[in-house]
Order: sequence, then structure tokens, then C-alpha cells
Amino acid sequence: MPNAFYVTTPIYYVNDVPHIGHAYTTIAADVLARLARLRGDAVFFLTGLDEHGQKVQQAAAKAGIDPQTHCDQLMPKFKDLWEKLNISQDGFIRTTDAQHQTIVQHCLQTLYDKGLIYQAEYTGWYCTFDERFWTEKDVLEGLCPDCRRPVEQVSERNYFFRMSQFQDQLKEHIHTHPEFIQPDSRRNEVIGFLQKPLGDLSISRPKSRLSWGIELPFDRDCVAYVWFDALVNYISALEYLSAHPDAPTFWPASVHLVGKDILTTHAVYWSTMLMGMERPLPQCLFAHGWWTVEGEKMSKSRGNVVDPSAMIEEFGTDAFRYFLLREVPFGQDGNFSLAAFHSRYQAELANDLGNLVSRTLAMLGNFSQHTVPHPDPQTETEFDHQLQQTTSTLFGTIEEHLHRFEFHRALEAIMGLVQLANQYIDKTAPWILAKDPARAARLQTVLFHLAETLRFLSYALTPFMPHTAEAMNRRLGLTADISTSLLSNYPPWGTYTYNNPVSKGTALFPKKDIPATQGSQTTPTSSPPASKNPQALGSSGKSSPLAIPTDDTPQIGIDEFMKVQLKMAKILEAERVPKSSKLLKLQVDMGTQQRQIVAGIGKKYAPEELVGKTIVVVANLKPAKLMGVESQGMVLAAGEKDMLGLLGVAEDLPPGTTVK
RNA sequence: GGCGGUGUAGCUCAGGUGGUAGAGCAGCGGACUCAUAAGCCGCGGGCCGGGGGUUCGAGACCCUCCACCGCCA
Repeated sequence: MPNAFYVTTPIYYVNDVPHIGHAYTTIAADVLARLARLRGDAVFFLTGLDEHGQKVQQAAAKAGIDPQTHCDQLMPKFKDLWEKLNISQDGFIRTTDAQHQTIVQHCLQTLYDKGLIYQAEYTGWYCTFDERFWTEKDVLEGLCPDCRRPVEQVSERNYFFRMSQFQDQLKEHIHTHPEFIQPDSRRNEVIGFLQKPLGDLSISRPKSRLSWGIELPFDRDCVAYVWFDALVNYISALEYLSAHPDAPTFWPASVHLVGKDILTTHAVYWSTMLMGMERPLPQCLFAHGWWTVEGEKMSKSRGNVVDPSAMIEEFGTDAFRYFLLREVPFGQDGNFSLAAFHSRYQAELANDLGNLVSRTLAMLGNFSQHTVPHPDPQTETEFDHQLQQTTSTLFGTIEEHLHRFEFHRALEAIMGLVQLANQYIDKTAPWILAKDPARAARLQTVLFHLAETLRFLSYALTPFMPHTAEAMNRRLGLTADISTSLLSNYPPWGTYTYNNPVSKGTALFPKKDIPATQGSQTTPTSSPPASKNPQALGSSGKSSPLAIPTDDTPQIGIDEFMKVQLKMAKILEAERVPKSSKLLKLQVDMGTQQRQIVAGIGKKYAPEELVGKTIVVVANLKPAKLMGVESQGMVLAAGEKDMLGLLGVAEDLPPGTTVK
């Protein structure tokens, strides 16, 4: 009986635009699933969509269609992206599936029958615009903390789950199962959260307020709280989407991958729900970090959401998968920058890995008539053994790292072998051996070692970069099924018989021109067409194509520049600072806030002519006092000693807009 | 405000149980030519956030201060 491995992603909100965050979790889950399959486990990999709730109901109403139709229209965005990303999910659940809804009702009924659900009056401050409740503490002077509109006190009869009953049991479980919540920092947060008394959980909404949901079996005037509905997906899917013949059961899940924002929901709500239903808890909840984009938080309003499709189109699925898992340790937050992407693509994928494959296959072609020769053990050296050793143990190393969710370390180990192989080539210099017929045996040994190294590399890469692994196998002339063969069946070093000719093929990761602009994340177009070879003008050939000649001023990197936060600001008021000829005190609107900025522009501008102008300011400059007046930023202006003119933008942009 | 974390080379970060600082990237130099002008070799002296303490000896242990971050309120 194979080991059962059940991995899940959260179910994504169908109304969202799929972005790098969705892709990240799903790719990570895919790697775990693919690795487990190679290990021989019976695998169930589940992802899907959360389709109920207020936002969907509203969006559908706005579009003038019924919510289900709306969901049906949105669903392909996700499914298509998973296909592009080569995601190998075994199940794709939608919370509007009829079976899921039935199971959610079963769960509710079970808890109700056990006396774990009760009805109570809930009173809170309700914001009609946001359609949500706030607590007394949230409300700011009678206004909604979110939209600043007046809130009203509203009472509602709702159903509550006796979550508080399970507080001690949950604390106990977390303490006795250190691996339950990972990484440790998140585990500590949950432990901290549970130090305070746990309340009961409202699990219903009146239909009068929200109708797009699953009806409570014991009260048709209410629907289930969306989180209750959503969390149950992890067990409901198993009952109608999993038809694995080998595994009797996939529950409890091996791992739920979640973003750090929904950790509490999973660690506390979901755990206590399961306890209420007397079902075992998942073995592990792993909360990964968030991505910023070019140093900024991703948000729709900023318009800086990375569209995975655009990246895939430019660099390929595997490069995208590689970057996300290589760049940042899984539990930590990371920054997605085009510069970093380029750097890794160029250095690690094109130069190191791609070129290793390329030069190896070329030599097998040139020096061995497109075949993998037999080695002569007599000619083996210490380095040969080292390469053999590292290669043979690579997969085990990867498994160790992935067991701890250290994707970046696993990929680091793979690149370590790539480097070792490149060193091996330089040290053994097959092109020199090829010139000397007396050393033919040694040449054969070297080429054989390189072929074997590539064979193991491709196997190790399979979970991370399936297309690349397959391409490597094909070029080496391996039979197609070897990339899906189980670890236990995989031919050990030296035991594989190479029967087919090898072929070099085109570059696995063709070098890319670096786009001229660093800011735009969506369209890294292949500019400039003038120079096909980006290094053509460089002398050393190693200098970064980004480096441009300047005067003596030291160059700074994109990271340093990105530390400076520039924003558009509209001048609301301006007045002279007393006793100063050039300082003006400005009150500016920066979108979300108003600030006072003191600027030395009084010789050029009169205060009254500035009001209403939109300018560029440094938003994250440390406040300072100029002639006793606090300045919370700095305006940008042109000119050396004498200020010649303020910076503005050709377009009329709203205050608060980011400038890059 | 409570709890937790972080602060190490220009950048990103490693540095179980204390013994006198490392990697990758960037930069500089070199030899080579199989290869996607790729790769390989050599070159890093940075008050290890500040101050105090324990110790023969602390980046690592203790105290304190500062800065930043997370969770909760």
C-alpha cells in the first residue's frame, strides 16, 4: 500500500484576478505533488475556487446575470492559468458544486446535532456601504473605519459554533505537534492568539443580507458563513473528486499550503470545526510569505499586480516556476523585481544550466558521434568520483529540503551540481583529450560522466521544471517514460544503457535582452532591436549590460533607487516661512494623507501661484525641521544652485500616484 | 500597549552546543575555447545596530538602549 499524500492550496476567490500570489502557492503545491508521485506515493493534489459570498453576488448583479453564470464565466481564468503553469492538480473544486453544498450541509447538521451550534442575537455596528459589521472598538467616532461613512447599530439573529469549547484541546494539539503549524514564527503567533480567550464563531448570515451561499439545513432563512463553506472543501472534495484506487483515504491532509493572511482561519477555525466533527486535524499547515512587486505591496489600485501569463509568455513556464521558488525562502516575504528575475534567468538558467546542457551535448556530438560512450574505470579520477557521489545523492538532498518546505535550498542544491559539472568540464577539458588518440579512453569516461550527470539532473528537475526535464531527456536520447519513473525504479549511476543518439537542439533558456525600462512588470519587450548582442559594446564581456557610462558619480542599483518613494502631490496651501527669503511652507494632498513640506522655492515662485499645482515629492524622507518648521518630505525641482523649476508630470494625475 | 522576530561585506543573506567572520550577486584581474561571448580560476578585511556584563575568549550567552517588521489589542 503506497503512502498517501494529500496536498491542497486554498480555494481562490473566483472574483480575484489571478496574480503572482495565486501562482506561487499553486506552483509550490505542484512541486510537492510531483515529488511525491516520483516517490511512489498515492497523491491527491487539490485546488479550486471559492464562489460564494457578497462580492460575487454584487458583481453578478452589476453585470445583470445570475451569480452562477457569473462564476462559470470567471472560472476559466484560473483553470487556464494552471494549464499554462503546468499545474498537475488531481482535483479542481468549486464551492458551487452540488456535492460540495450537500456535504457542507451535512457538516452543519452534524455540529448542530451535537449541540455545538446555537442561535444568538448579535449586535454590532453595521456599515451599509461595505456591508459588514464592525466592533465597538473599530468604529471611529461613529464612522466606518474603512469608508468613513456613518455606521448604524444593528441586531441580527445568527448561528454560532461553540469554538471556545475547543480552545484547550487546540492548544494541546499545537504543543504536542510541533510540525502542525509552520514555519515556527507563525506557530508562535497562533500560540499567542490562543493565550486570549477564544470566542464562538458566527457561522451564518441572514438571507435578507446575503443570499448567495449555502442554506443552513436547520434554518432556511440563513446561509452558511463563507469561511465555513470554504474550509469544508478540503474534506468534501475527497468524497466526490478523488477516485484513487490505491489509497483508502487521503484524510488527514499531509499539508495545507496557505498564505500568511489566512493562517488564523485555518489554524483556529478549521481545526476547531474538525474537532467538533471528531475528525483528525491535517498534519501540517504551512503559511508562506507574500510578494511585493518592485518593493511595493501588490494592489489593484496601484496597478502593479504581476500577471503571470505575461511572464510566462516572455520567459517560459519553467523559468517562472524556478524564479518564484528559488528567489525567496518559502516562509518569508519576497520581492518580485524584473531586475532580479533577469539576473537569475540569465545567470542561473541560461548561463549555468542551459549552457551546461548545450556544451555537453555539443561535445557528445563532436567527440563521440552523437552517442554516449562507455566509460573506462581504469581512467577514473578522484573528481569523477566526487561528481558521481554528488549526482547520485542529489535526489535525496532535494527530498530532505522539501520535507522542510525549503524549495530554495533544493534548487540551490541542483544549481550546485550544475556548477560542479561546469567545473568538471573545465578541469577535464575534453576538447584537449579529443586531440590525442592515446587518451580516447579517458575522453569516453569524461563524456559518460557528463551524460550521467545530465540524466540525474533532469530527474531532479522534474518536479520543479517538468518541461525542461523532459527536453533534457529527449536530447540525451532517453526513453520518454524515464522522467515519470519512480525513484525506486530509476536506474542508478552507471546502469542505464544509452541506445539512442543524442541531439543538441536549440537553447533551453535563450538569452534575453534586458528591457530598457525597469519599472514595467507586464511587458518586458525585446528591446532594443538595434543590438542583437547585448554585450557588443562591453569590453570585458562580463559587465552588466545595465551599466552605462557616467561621470564620476558612483552608480547605484535599482534596489537603492527603489528605496526612494516618489509620489504625486497636489499643493493645497502655500505660505512664506517667516524670516526666510526662499523657504515656502506647503500643505500638500498626497491621496491618502495630507502633509506639510518646506521647500526652498520661494525665490522662483510666489505662494499664490503654486496652489492647485500637482508636483512630485519624496514621500519617505525622514521629517526634518527647516528654520523651526517641520517638513515631512521634499519636493523635486530642477537646477543646481538656483532653483529653476518644479517637477510635474505631463498628464494630470491624482495625488498619491506613485512615480518611478 | 502586550507577545514574538529581525538588525553581519555595496546588495540578498548563512553563520547547531561561545574560540577569534562566510556564500551568492555586483566589481577587479587571469588563463582557456567544448558551449547560449557562456563557463573556469584568483582577488572580499566588514566598529557582526549602540552601550554594558559573564568568560582566558562572544556575531553567537545575559542586561540595556535604538531602528525596523510581524501577530494581537
